[in-house]
Amino acid sequence: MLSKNTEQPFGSGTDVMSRTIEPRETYDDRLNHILEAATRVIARDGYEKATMRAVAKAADVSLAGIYHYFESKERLLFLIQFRAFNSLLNNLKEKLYGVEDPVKQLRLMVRSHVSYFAANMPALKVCSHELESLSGPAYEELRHIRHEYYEQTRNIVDRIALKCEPTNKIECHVATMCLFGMLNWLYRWYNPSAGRSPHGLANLISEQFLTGLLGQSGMPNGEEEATDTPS
Amino acid sequence: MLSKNTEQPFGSGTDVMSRTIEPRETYDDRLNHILEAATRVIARDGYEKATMRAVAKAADVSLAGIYHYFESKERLLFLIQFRAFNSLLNNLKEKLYGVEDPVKQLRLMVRSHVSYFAANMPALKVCSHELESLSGPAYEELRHIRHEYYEQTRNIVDRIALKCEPTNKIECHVATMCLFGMLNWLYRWYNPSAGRSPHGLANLISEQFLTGLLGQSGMPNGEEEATDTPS
DNA sequence: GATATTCGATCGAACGTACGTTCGGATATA
DNA sequence: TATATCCGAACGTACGTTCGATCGAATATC
Repeated sequence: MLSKNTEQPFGSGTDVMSRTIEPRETYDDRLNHILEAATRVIARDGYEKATMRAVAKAADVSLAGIYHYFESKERLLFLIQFRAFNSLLNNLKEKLYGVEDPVKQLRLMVRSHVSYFAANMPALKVCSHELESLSGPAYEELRHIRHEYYEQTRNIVDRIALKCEPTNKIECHVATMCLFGMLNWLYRWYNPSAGRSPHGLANLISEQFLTGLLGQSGMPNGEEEATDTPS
Repeated sequence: MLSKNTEQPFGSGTDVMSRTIEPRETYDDRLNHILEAATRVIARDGYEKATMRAVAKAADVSLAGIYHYFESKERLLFLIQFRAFNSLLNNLKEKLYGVEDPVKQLRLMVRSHVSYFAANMPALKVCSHELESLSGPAYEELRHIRHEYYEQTRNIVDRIALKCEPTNKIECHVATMCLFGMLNWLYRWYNPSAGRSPHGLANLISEQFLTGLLGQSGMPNGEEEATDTPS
């Protein structure tokens, strides 16, 4: 029912054409192998501190051998982030397909994100932490995918807000960024192999967020100055 | 009423002793000047990518001149984080003093944090983004302060949870980390000089969090499996 | 079928550079 | 003279990347 690469960012990336006879299992497998090693090293050390020599050792290839598959260190980082964001986005669209209720959609979005995180911690850590490590066209291309992921989520939040009384003006951008804050901060503290299941955590986050969003009515904001938002 | 260094992390840090005659206004001012420049550069480029030469240029001193005030690049990062975390913690304790209601305390905590962020964006970005750039004793010392900040907040969350029906088992650690996620992610998107006031944003975050925490009652969790937390 | 040729995959070794840090001296203040 | 402040110049190193060669298997030639 679901396509196979739902939770693996390293499944058959660029199309391999014009190859008369299939090379058994070599080029793409080798490329993915190195990319996975690089993901672990960059997640562990950070992009700038991670060295190509460390990646080579982790992938068990020579230093020069890496450059047969990747033209530069920047290209490595780009591919890691590009594939992870694409998987994240495709997973989301797949899960949302056919569901209409925005509240259910939000629960699915959070569950999808947390599950993907649990299955690909190094990749998502690199995505969360190295957002500004690239520049130029590569950065712009990643920003475009990220924006699409944001738009998908923002759209859900917007439709949830519509279900509330229109008198209750919800700040959807702020709410969406709060949600992304909760999710993108996971890599700092959540260890899926330490007991709590991804689905359990996803439920907690969903309820925390949804109740906070929907329940804003009484506004028990009793404080000194409630002055604000002079924009 | 409030002490003077409430919102400035660079106010007279380590004690300067054994100075028979006061050097007018030189050593500490100069040190702070370089430290502020370093904060801006590291916030902009990231710790590993930021060079001592760039710090020197930003502070308008020579490269070697920096080493008259700081023994190493690591020491620079340590001091930036140490001072910011201490200011954050002292601000919090000051604001909470005399307040008993944990809900009010949480609102004050969020407001204090967001205000500090708005007034010291580079420093807090360095605190949020470079949490793992140090190691050894320096890292441990910072971890200790951070843990104290966490404990203060966690304590508030615990007492809010107690006010709910005890039947409503709130996961306080998860809730606290969600809150820190929202706050620590601010540096990725919030620009205080682009319209929205820190107090306004703090109110939105407080309500989002508090309502989400307190309002969890009906648990409209209607989904397939509500299995979880097998720990 | 045997030999020659091509080509992708791989590696050891090196290149050039940019970095953190240090050194010795210069300048100014007391 | 003694000391604090500051700097130009250099040192040693570690990094990303490149080069040239080797190996082996597929392909072409006879």
